[in-house]
Amino acid sequence: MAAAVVVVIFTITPDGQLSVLLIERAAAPEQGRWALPGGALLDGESLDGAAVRKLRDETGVADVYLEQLFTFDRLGGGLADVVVTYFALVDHARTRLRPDLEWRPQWHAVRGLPPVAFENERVVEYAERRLRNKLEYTNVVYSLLPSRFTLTEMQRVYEAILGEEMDKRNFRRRVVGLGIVRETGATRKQGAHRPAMLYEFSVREPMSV
Amino acid sequence: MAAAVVVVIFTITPDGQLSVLLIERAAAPEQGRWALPGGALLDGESLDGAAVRKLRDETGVADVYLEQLFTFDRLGGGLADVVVTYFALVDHARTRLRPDLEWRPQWHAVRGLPPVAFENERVVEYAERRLRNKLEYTNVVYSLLPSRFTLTEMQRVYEAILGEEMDKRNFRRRVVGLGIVRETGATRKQGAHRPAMLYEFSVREPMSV
DNA sequence: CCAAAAGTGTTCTGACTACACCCATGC
DNA sequence: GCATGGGTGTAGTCAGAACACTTTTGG
Repeated sequence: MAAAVVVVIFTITPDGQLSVLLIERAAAPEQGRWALPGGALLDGESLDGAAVRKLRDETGVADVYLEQLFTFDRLGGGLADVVVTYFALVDHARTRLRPDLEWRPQWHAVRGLPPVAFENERVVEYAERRLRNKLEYTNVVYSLLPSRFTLTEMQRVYEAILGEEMDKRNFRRRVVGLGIVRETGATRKQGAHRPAMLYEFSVREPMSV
Repeated sequence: MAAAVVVVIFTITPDGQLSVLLIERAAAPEQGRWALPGGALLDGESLDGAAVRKLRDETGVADVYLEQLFTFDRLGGGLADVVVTYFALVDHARTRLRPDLEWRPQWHAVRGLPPVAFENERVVEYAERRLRNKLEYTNVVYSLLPSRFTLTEMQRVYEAILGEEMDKRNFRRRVVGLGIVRETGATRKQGAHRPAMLYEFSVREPMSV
């Protein structure tokens, strides 16, 4: 009952929803409920180390945006009395969930979570609030997108997170004009419309804008 | 060696400096060094509870701005392997430090700290950065000022924290015009000049502006 | 030729910056 | 009468919000 680490892993699922990774608990307590991935620290492991390990074990990715969120105590009579939470942002296309039937991982849309164990809804809410704020003054979304993408794809990510539609022209001005992303020169054809310019982030690490 | 709580208590000392409360360690390890107030949780105590207790024990105040800051691990081989840090803002005039000679508390200007134990300089730096950011989009300074104050006093607080001078007229427009503070009607005479209007905060609790 | 998404400019408003002089008071 | 700090207004710039039409393509 010492400290544990819990990770809120966000992605945009192919249906365009902001989603979070939950694990179906295969043992008591709260057997059968969904819960955020987490657990105790291994011997000699740091907090950040444990968060990275959890993230990699569950999704297979490691080089993504990961930040300490908040430290809760006595989270719904859970695993530990002090729970250090993290949040991570991953590009859905790069993830490989464990195919296990026990402790099965699965993406769940943030709007409309199932019942979760250990007051994990509080953690997810807090993480979502933080993510929304970070959108406004950082380039964190780089971690939710592939290295090249269209501006519309990028805008869809913002809209999924903020839960509201944005103006195409204002969006473009903001992210291109202020140097967050830049044109690659390449374009992509997609179905029955005009080809779209592909963009990339000017800097692919956390940055205030 | 479980979790401990540490509190970064900020105030503006009468000399106008942003200062932080440190305790002189009277026992090993790091005997004789300065360190932030902190310690283990009492039995059954919550993290927030421990932070409030520490704050009250050291300064005598309780109803002030207090926020969880960050959770560090292995802070310079200190008391605990997981250290949950908080930061608080107190009005210097209301504080009563313990007069003890052992474990003596004392205010230290943030620019020019003495050597501190357990990498506490990292914690103070982090807290100062957070405080500077919070100034820009919240009303947290209410907790550093008495209930009535002149705009010049308030501006001095901002300047002490940001470490730069500000324009009087722009400052006034911001805090009055946007409704952060309002006139009380009363004035204060102070020495050989024109009496100054006293102001108060429109809302005396944490608020985004 | 039609559907679908890409791309593009202008106007308005509100916030922030920089900047200099007069006023009330106590001594 | 002078030193001290209190109080005030204007002009310029920049970011953000609102808003509608044309272009390219595949079928």
